[in-house]
Amino acid sequence: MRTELQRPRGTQDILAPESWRIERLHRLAFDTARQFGFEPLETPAFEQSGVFLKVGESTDVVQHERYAFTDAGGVSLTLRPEGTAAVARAYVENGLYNAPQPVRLFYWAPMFRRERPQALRYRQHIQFGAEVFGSADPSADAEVMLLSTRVVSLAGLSDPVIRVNSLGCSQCRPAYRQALVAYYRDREHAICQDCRLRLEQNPLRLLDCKVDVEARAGAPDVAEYWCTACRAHLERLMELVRSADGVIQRDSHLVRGFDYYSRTVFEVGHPRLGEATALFGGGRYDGLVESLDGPSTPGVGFGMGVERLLSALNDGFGALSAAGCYVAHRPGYATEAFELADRLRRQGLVCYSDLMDRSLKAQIRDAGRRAVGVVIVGAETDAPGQVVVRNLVSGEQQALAGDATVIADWWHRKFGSGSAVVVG
RNA sequence: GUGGAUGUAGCUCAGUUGGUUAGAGCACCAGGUUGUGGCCCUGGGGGUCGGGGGUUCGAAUCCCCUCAUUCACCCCA
Repeated sequence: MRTELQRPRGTQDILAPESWRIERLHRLAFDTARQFGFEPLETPAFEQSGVFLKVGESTDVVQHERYAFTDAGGVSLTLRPEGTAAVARAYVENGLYNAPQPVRLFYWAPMFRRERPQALRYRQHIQFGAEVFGSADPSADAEVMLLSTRVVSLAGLSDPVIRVNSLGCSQCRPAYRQALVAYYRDREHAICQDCRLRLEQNPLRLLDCKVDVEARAGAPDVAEYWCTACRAHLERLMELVRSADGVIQRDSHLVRGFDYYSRTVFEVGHPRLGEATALFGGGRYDGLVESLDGPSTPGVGFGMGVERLLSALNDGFGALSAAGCYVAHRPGYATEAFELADRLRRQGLVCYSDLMDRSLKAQIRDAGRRAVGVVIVGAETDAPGQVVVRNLVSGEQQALAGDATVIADWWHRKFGSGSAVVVG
């Protein structure tokens, strides 16, 4: 039905079975994060605007894509466009710098960005992300990478390839930045309009351009400017990832759209999503906590697009087995059926019963769509107190005592233990 | 913010150079047949043809505007 009150642009209503797939992935993400020793953190869906503005001076996500509003008290608030800044704020506010370091946190939360929607880009999307605070060691980088790729591979995607780069630190990045700007200045007339803008606003992103690949090919490589510490950091984290059978490659053109990254940046894509669409991305942000008025604290983390991961997975992921049971009844036995259905649920079955006072025929037709078997309550030629159980797949049926334990037992023999079992 | 495509039933879509009460398949509901679903048969509900304006005796169809959706760029998950 057409309605004026459509959902806002770029948002989605997620129905089953997709909603079940999300739930399945949610469980997988929590279990995996737990295994790595990460703790779940929930932060508000909106923050004071300053939380994001302070750490995103030239990032599009906070400059041009914010959902911001002023509440009745005159406070400027922003719907969370990304996870890391909010988690860092919570780290500071809750004094987690006094907790045993490092602090490992993860989240699963909706993000809001006012951008033009397109394939796998929404104005509201879910991100699963994790952050490690307090460790500047490359093993922290390697651990979050491993956590992220583990979730991906456990979900059924084989061999995620991590592309990684180092943007250098406050010691070595300025020199590189200068060299890059100088290089592009000489070619300013030959580069695209977007690149001229990048040159002024965020030179590192020149490397990201897909149009001026020729100019990019001759551009200086940040690797030539790394200080020894930055070089060692990248080499060590790659070594560690590989020691755990991770697949990781340096990509000298990889840069990311957030200002706060230092040293490590990484991204993982997937063929099913197209080249330009990342499954997840992340990096190190050693100055972030400090810029949010916390003590100087290193950190590293990633954010993963749940919808994107799901779309890369095959349909089998999160598929529900259809071992449901339908308790139908003859006229006059509605109460008995309603009661039996609930007794069967307590025996572990997924159980439906008629809620529309329908004919037996209609009930069984409905059962054929929802369930694999039907229990018919109400004696006809059968002995009083008995029910008929019918296997809707094979067509066989028999009379049983109308006892929930007996019926559940028959059911489990016929259809296995699974009723609400999630496959995949 | 820039560019392209598309809007007819819950879904997927027909609708011939403008011409009577706008159709199909699937889905939904009821009935028939089946002890008791599926297959088959019959019937039913459901549409401001995205919206507004214009041309015309007459517009789903032609023109203009608008809204929405979608794809790409930018950027990102």
